[in-house]
Amino acid sequence: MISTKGRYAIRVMIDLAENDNGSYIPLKDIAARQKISKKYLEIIVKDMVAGGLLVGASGKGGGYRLLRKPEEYPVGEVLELMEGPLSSVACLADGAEPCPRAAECETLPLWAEYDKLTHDFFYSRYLSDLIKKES
Amino acid sequence: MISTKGRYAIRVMIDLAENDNGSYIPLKDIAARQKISKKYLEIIVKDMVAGGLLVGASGKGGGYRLLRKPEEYPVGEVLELMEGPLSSVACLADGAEPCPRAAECETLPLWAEYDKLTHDFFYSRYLSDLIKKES
DNA sequence: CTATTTGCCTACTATGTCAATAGGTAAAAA
DNA sequence: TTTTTACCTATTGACATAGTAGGCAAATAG
Repeated sequence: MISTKGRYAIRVMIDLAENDNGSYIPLKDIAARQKISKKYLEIIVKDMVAGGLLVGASGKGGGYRLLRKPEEYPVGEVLELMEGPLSSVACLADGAEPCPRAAECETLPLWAEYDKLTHDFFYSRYLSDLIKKES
Repeated sequence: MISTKGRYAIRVMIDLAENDNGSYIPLKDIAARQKISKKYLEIIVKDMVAGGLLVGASGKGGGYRLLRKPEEYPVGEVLELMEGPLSSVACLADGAEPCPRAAECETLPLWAEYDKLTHDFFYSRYLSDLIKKES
């Protein structure tokens, strides 16, 4: 299940995209609009900055800003950064140690196929697909 | 991520299907073949009996047995029983209280679409698809 | 009738994740 | 130099995961 980290991260990015005015947007404003604890959001955006999704600026007039255009953010990238690998089972995760039962495992193909489905789904949806068009 | 409960449950069912001899199969044998702690499997098969996947019989000659033919067990049913709802987000789970943000939630359609994909995938695969054909 | 085999039951534990909260430091602009 | 903002470490309570431990109940073989 997708936790609040992944879900809030996406909401932050949507908020940044929809309220883009060319400069930095303070976290206080995002927290107020999204009705999410600012303290908790701090943890989340920190990871997003470290992961190359956002850039932050301190001081007056500071805040956060997107680094790319919304069409250039696959949803899957955001989810993997916040939630870890999208794998359905641990043995198929990225840096997992190879399972000794892999050769005779009768369920592995099932998980592998599902993981491909998941990956293709979330990497074919972009932040731009989630933004409400202004009227 | 699918936990050991769901994965072990499927392995138990595959084991029962592949070693079916018309009578009950003791958990001890399954645990030995699958190399899983028998004590832990007890917890898992208990839920499977309660959920109508298996039937158990006590005493000498007892053990567990499938209730249906392998073609009649969708993998999704096993997973939902052991892991809870397959939903990607809590607000789309079966008995969830309706989210007040649902109307304006910009990500809800994404999760809903993914959940449908997941459901369709796991309810179109059956236990019979996972069984190694005897040579 | 008794011993053995098996399922079934309650309880406990260690480890980790989730969803935050709390309090402080550093940087940058007015 | 005051205000605004990001950024840092630490802590917490609740819950889930992956088991372990020990004993009771039922059913069959002898």
